[in-house]
Amino acid sequence: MARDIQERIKRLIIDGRLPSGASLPTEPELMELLGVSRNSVREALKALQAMGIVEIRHGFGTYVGPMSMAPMIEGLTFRTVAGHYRGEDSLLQLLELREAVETGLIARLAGRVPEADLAELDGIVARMRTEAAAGGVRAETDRAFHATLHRGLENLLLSEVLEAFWDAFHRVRTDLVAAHADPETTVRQHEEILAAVRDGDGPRAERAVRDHFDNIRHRLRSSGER
Amino acid sequence: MARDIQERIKRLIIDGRLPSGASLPTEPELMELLGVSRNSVREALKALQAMGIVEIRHGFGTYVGPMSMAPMIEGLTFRTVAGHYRGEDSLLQLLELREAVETGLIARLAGRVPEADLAELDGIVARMRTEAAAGGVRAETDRAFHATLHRGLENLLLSEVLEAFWDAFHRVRTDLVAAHADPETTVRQHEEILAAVRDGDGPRAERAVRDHFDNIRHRLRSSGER
DNA sequence: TAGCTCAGTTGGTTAGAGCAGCTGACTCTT
DNA sequence: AAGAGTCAGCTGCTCTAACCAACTGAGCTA
Repeated sequence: MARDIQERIKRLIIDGRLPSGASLPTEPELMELLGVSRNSVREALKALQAMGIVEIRHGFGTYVGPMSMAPMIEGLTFRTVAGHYRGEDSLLQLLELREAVETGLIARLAGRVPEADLAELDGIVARMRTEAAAGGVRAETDRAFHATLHRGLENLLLSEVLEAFWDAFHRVRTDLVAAHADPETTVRQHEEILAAVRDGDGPRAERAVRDHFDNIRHRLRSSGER
Repeated sequence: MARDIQERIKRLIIDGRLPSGASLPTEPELMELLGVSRNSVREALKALQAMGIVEIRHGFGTYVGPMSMAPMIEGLTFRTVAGHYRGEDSLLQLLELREAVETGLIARLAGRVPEADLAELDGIVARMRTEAAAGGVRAETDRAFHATLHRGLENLLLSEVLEAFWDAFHRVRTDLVAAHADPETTVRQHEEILAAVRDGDGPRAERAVRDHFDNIRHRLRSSGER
């Protein structure tokens, strides 16, 4: 069965302790190794590719994938878009998910972010201010702020999951919702979060993050849907 | 290109506002509709299946998938197992992720869980106590506790993500780590969480959840790895 | 020596045939 | 007439075989 083929390829990776980027057998080799046709091999690889477990490069070979959260972004985005079109508040649910994780983490981060990261965050907020004056904060800048902030947790999985949530949210929002936040407010809220974290004031940081999300949520609700 | 086929099938679902369970065109129909060979159609469907976007039933047809977080569990599990075998602390990172989300949510839950759910939680804890006396708490019981607790958030996405994390964690733990928690302590900690939530005491609930995770983490560390 | 070309390897796509699981209508029995 | 068993048909599943397209690297040319 197809399921079985996928499992066996996974075992190749696990048992071989293969790191990301290691090369896997070619399709003909897998055919012989697993005793199935090329077609079945390819379908299994396609499924594994969709899960980020393998990476396929045309004309080059098949490799162990980065095992990032990228496939999750894809799935989350689709789920959210589909739900949105069916009249569910899927985008709000996604925002709530982000809020839950980020507020849960900020207290732990307060006062524990390395000086180097704080300096970088200063730079990002400064850039944000410039962009706000020029019309609007670029999404990439907001993303950088959150990514840099969470780097201090030294938990790659956590960082990636948060980035995945951020990504899915922004992808859906830009696709479906017209309104953007007031740039000035956005900048001020990020400044407040940064200041609170720097001071090591957990409760204040938590409040700041919550305010930030309240702001986004409010805009989302008031802007209506297209 | 294969990517393109996937996108077009997704559009069929989105543009058609198709709900989960709706039937999709058959493979021959998709061939004609998209102008590609059967093989390409199948590979695209396999990838979409891996993402939970479609569901394929042999001899019956292809349907819009449940869009659950099940594929994420798969991916997370594999990532964690692979990382573990390569000597990373991936299982601890996964636990930390769960802890972050659950501690972030518990304060919001305190005092807001419906009476019906509280009653159900009482039942689950009682069952836990019985099982603890009989040797050990079943994983399913622990899962039910957390699932019921988070039901009160009325955010399906959130519930599913948490369940996905729980699932991945337990699957990896039972596969890789021998030691199990002291049943008595486990029961007591769940009782404390429930009591704090019932009293609406946010900080106490947060402390209780943190203690619970500390306990799991401690066992994980001390038990060593196989 | 530097650059180009081309052959070989690898994945991508197509085609056609037959296998396997499920449904629903038909038929036979009671 | 009602029920159970059967079978034709649809569905997805697997295989074989051939050719296309992208990339690499060795060999040739200038």
